[in-house]
Amino acid sequence: MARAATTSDAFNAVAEPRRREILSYLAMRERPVGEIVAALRLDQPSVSKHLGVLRKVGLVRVRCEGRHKFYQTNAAAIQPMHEWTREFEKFWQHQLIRVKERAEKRVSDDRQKPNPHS
Amino acid sequence: MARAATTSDAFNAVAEPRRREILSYLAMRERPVGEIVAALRLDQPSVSKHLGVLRKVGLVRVRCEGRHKFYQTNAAAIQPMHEWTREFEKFWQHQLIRVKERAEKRVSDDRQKPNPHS
DNA sequence: TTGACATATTCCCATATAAGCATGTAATTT
DNA sequence: AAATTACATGCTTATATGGGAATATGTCAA
Repeated sequence: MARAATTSDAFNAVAEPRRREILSYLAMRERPVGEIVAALRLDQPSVSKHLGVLRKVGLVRVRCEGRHKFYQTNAAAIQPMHEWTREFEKFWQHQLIRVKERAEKRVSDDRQKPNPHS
Repeated sequence: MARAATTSDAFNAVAEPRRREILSYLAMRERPVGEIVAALRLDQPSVSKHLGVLRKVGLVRVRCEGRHKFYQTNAAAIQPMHEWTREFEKFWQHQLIRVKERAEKRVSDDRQKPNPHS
């Protein structure tokens, strides 16, 4: 089997760095395609294709107005990723605590036997 | 250009659902490869390859002991993804509030003009 | 040493990109 | 109607994938 399609879910869609930039850019407020092209300095067809992927997985919403299409990030579609990564929060906290403990132990060891290199 | 390598960063590595399962399974405590194979019911070469990808991007750590290799999730490597998704938290909260407001408005409209279909 | 066990690596293949470029389509203006 | 603007789509190409099967590597045990 090949790699899963970029359009199969939010995780795959967001793996592409340019799509993450687009999502960040469109989070605050909606923008027409041309502004995305100008702001992120990408080719217009490239932006259209990225937006197509993001649309298919529900990460952006479109509003048509004349010949402009205003895209905006649908933040709710990112929430499941946030929840998944949150699973690991307690573990990296534990890891940080242990790193801190080891650092503090080194300091107290240095007080016992200071400056071993001199 | 083709799609970025799965080994290019955590976002790409985690796009594969099986790798996410492996990370969840290895978050709590380290496990030898054989247990991953048994628990997730995957082929052993497949697990080894997935672990290789996860190792390259620092999402798992290995401890060798005889002929066993104990893998464990390196939760700290997931934190950047958590931070990136957090950017959007305030926006989905706003969206939920507006959904709630519209729902409440519908209820009060119904009180004004109840049961329009009867 | 030989064999059993645990894990990694290699080869093949169907599939899916993303970029670049050209072209198509729809709405607007002149 | 013709020209212009704003996007979308189609094409080609280099590249990477994940699964399956076979095989290699490394470690322990008898």
